[in-house]
Amino acid sequence: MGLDDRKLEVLRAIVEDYVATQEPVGSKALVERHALGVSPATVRNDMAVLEDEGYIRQPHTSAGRVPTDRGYRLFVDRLSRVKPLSPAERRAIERFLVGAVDLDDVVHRAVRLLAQLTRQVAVVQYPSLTRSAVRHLELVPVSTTRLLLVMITDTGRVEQRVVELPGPVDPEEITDLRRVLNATLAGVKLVDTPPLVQGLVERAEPQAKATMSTLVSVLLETLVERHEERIALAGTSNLARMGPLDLSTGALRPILEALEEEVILLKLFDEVKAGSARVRIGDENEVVDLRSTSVVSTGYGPGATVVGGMGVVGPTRMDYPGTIATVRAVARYLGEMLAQH
Amino acid sequence: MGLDDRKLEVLRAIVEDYVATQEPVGSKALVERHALGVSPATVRNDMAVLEDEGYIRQPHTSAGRVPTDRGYRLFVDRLSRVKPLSPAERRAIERFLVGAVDLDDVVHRAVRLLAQLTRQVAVVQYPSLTRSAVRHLELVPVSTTRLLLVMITDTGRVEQRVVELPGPVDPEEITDLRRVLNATLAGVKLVDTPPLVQGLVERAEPQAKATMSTLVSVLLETLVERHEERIALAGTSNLARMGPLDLSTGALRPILEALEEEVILLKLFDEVKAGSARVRIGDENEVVDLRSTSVVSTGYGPGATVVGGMGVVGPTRMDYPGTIATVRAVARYLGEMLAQH
DNA sequence: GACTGGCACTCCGTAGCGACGAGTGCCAGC
DNA sequence: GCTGGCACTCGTCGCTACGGAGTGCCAGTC
Repeated sequence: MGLDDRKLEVLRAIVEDYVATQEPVGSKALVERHALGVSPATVRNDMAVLEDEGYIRQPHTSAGRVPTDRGYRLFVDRLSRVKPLSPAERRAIERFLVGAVDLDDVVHRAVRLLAQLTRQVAVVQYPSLTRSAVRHLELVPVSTTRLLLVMITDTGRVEQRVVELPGPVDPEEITDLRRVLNATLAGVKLVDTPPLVQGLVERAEPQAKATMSTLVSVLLETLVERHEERIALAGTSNLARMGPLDLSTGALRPILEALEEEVILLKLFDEVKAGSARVRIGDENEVVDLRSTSVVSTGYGPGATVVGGMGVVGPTRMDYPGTIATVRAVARYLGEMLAQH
Repeated sequence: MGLDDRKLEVLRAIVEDYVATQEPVGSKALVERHALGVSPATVRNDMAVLEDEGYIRQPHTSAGRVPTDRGYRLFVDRLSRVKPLSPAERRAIERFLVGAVDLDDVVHRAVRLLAQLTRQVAVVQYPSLTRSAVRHLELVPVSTTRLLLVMITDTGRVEQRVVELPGPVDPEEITDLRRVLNATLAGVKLVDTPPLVQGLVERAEPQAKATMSTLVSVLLETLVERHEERIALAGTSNLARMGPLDLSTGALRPILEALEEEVILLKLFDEVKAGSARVRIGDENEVVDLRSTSVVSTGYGPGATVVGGMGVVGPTRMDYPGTIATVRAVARYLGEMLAQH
């Protein structure tokens, strides 16, 4: 593993040039564009070593070199520093997120912004409800045996669900139920509701027990568990930019398919942290269909808490420092928006 | 315009073969696959006429013929009868839509189903609110000067919006406002609300006038006007199926871009009717970026009323009879689902 | 008059070939 | 340890040849 400084410098130059030009880079072009202070021959020797170690490869004998997934990994871990955002980008972020009218709007603006700035496919998970608290529960009769259960959270999210009741209930009962539910749950974080909710059923009036039980199970199953499933997506048209190379082989289809599966997308955000971006390069991806891409993801939320994930999906040949910076910046602004809300 | 029956039959054969094989179809192959009862030479003469009339064209001299937009149009209008759905498709539709838990779920299932059955890009507009009625309005205080306004409609849709009030209001005032709003608007169709709502401000207590006025304007602007904007999309990966032909030219990008613009998608559903499908072939599309595609759209709703549009976007070379049948069938089932709801 | 068989023609797609150039690996020399 | 030089590889491009599919047209037949 004897990679001295110059060899690392060569690797960095290769990655940067390849990302910029999308073409295999040769030793001569390298010394011309980067002040390496050595001759092409020397660079060739270094490249041979880098290739032995698996950081770069030749698409064909006697073509230039291209970074491997491993090479990108080394580049990301050790050779790149975070690229500060341009003032224009900063302004774009501020302008885009200001003026959002509700949660949906905020999330949509954020994905579009991210897609536009990175010129890649952007994915934003809706804020998870587990960390938010119940602000209000509303029961609206739809028919004698059906109720609309509406939950409003302190993050501004509204969830609703029609509940089929075991038997008819009259308006006073509903008023009662509403009062009890709100008294017990208002202000409580969703993660903390399950134990409280059990008690509700036990303490309910005998004749209301069945109804309450139904309500409670719906509350748990649907509202609390289904919450993290929503995803916003933007910039799929940027996939067409991935390069006619991969495009003609029909490699696009599986990627588009994966992007349509919310379940798959949610996997991208397993264990994301706020503040730092995680980079999954090519084969490192757990999602098989995305093995030909790289995913840069991070968590966002008010302060340091994470209420959701966001990120971008793009070619392994991407501008990692720039993308990482943008993803983190948008996540930070989004977090701030939520904190204000 | 002397197109006798056989020439029409030839056109139909060309369309069907081209749709099936995606390759220009020649006179010889045509007589082999279709019992036209004449020789290739005769078919060639017919094809020459069809080409003169602009229904088919040759990609290159001495290649087979390909239908033009005009040819597809004639085919759709006069040469195809509705293809009955296969029992498998019927079953798929029933199975998919049953078991939906709420409006979001219904719409999502419908769009995915449509994409799957037609193997194309499916688009479903959320039910418009103009024809539905207010079931309940709820006001939830978020802070002293902020209210969450929630509207529940009889189609099961819930719309919410945070309202910034001109000044602080206390809980009793809110209760009052809620009562007045519901007394006036519950059961009223959204299209009929504007006149009623004006009266609300005038009749409000002097000190509540400003608050009521704010609420009312938000109600009108946001809830009533923004309602038709939502769109569900599925099957974009099917675009990759459009054929490497158009794909390599980079024609995919504008299409993907158009599909990301909700405003554009909504244009597809201008003036759709329930029951009959509308077909826009190639250049007939108003949306310029979709001029290389065909759009089959229809309206849906409970009974014969239209509360939203749905359709598919695919290559001009598509199975029109099958697609039309599927779009109509899914629309009908979706309408039924809404009627039950 | 309508259809058919035959024929020459066009032109796409593919394969083979050679020149060119980019890039490499290696080696001798500094 | 670096460099210049050199032979070699191999992909790309342009050219040519050619087979095949398909056409348009014409003369002949029913």
